Amino acid sequence: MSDQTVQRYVHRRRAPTGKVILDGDEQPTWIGIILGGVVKLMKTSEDGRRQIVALQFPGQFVGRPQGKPSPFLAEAATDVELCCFPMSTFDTLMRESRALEQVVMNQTLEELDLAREWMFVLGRKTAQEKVASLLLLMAHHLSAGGDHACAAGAPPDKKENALVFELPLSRAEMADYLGLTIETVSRQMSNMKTNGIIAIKGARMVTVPDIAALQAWGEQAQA
Amino acid sequence: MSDQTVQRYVHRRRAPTGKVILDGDEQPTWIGIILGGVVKLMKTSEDGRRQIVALQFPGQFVGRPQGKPSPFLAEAATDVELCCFPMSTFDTLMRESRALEQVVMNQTLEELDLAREWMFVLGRKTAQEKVASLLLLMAHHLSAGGDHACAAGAPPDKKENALVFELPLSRAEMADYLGLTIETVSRQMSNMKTNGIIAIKGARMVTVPDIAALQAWGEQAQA
DNA sequence: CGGCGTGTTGATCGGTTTCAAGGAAGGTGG
DNA sequence: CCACCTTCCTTGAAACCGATCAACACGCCG
Repeated sequence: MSDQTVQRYVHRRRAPTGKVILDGDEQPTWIGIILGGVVKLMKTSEDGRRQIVALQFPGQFVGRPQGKPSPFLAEAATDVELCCFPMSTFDTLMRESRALEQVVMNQTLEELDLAREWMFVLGRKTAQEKVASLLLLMAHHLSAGGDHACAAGAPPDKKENALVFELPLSRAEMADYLGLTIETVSRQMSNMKTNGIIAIKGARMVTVPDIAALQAWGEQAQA
Repeated sequence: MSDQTVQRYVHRRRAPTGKVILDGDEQPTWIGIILGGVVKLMKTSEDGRRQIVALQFPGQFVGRPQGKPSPFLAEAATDVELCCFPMSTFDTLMRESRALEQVVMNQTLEELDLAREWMFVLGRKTAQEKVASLLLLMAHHLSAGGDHACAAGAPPDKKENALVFELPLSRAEMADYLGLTIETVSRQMSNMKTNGIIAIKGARMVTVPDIAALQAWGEQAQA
């Protein structure tokens, strides 16, 4: 398949915050790559309890090969931009390119490890450790290579390695990712603030003056 | 590669209960298929907290393609029998057979879904629901197609659809899979016993007179 | 018989949830 | 431009579930 042919079938798609990108129940007709924004995968039980089972960042696939439906709902956590391939096109590409196949396989294995690591967070960490873990995850994704807001302000001035980022999640979403309630998340954030581990500007703008201190905070210590 | 050549490189391996099958840190040199028994994958933190992140049953792979190490420890939960391929042999087979590749991909996707489903259990279910979920999982695996003990006694006589199986996990392992303590697991088991949801013989032999009742038990109800 | 590993049961403690009230931010219409 | 409303977040007080601490029972093997 030539590049031109591929390009004819690819299309961009934008999804505003809160938009359902992929319903777990129906057979998807396309597969997408996140160009910008954050996607959350979640499961909701009949009585309304909700658990976010994965966060996906730019570069990751949404949907899966062969169009097997997965029992989770994909929703835009922020405004999201996708690059979408029709399912059939993507399958053809997979069959033609061993390299692409490799990439998909590796990404799937990575997601599996990620999910299992998070099982430890959910099953064995305290609220304090959970919130710290989430902030570390965010710091990692939104600073390193993410297109998403990083160093929104001026060049690093205060501390040599201070880190500023905007949380892509509401308190409710943080709670749903951590298996906590909104209130507990809020309390833990406040606690970290009073202890100087983080600074908060307007609920979503987070400054981490010292990553190491945050890391330490997320490993057992008590205030 | 001919069948004969393959057979020359394959070998059986037995691992008694508790034996470490695969250390997450070191690069594995082989990949195996479980012929019998149950394998647990787990993560332990420095301070000793432990979480089982997956249980694997006959037919599933232990290890992963290209020998990428995963950060989890694989241990025999029961006596386990494996069929092992050298890493290089397996990679060759994968490259030669699209079908095998498919199988590996599908199994990986299934494990991913399983892990995420369990995240919901860990993050959002109560102790009662957790234990019920685990028993249902066991009932499913140890009755349907598993080689593992099922209907250890006589043919179904009491209830038309009564189910008997031997738990492949100790109370401590159940707790580590559910993010609970041993005591809580034990109490929940006792509670189910007094309520007639299950019968227990010697800590590991479980009888489920009515699967539907167990299912209902694992969905909110309180005693 | 005695000791050890494993599982059960009881009493108490504490972290998280629940319930409740109030505050900050953003949008809309007067 | 400001009052008003809605949504999201924070904070406090009390209740509750599961953890912790502790004692005991059971099976197994020496």
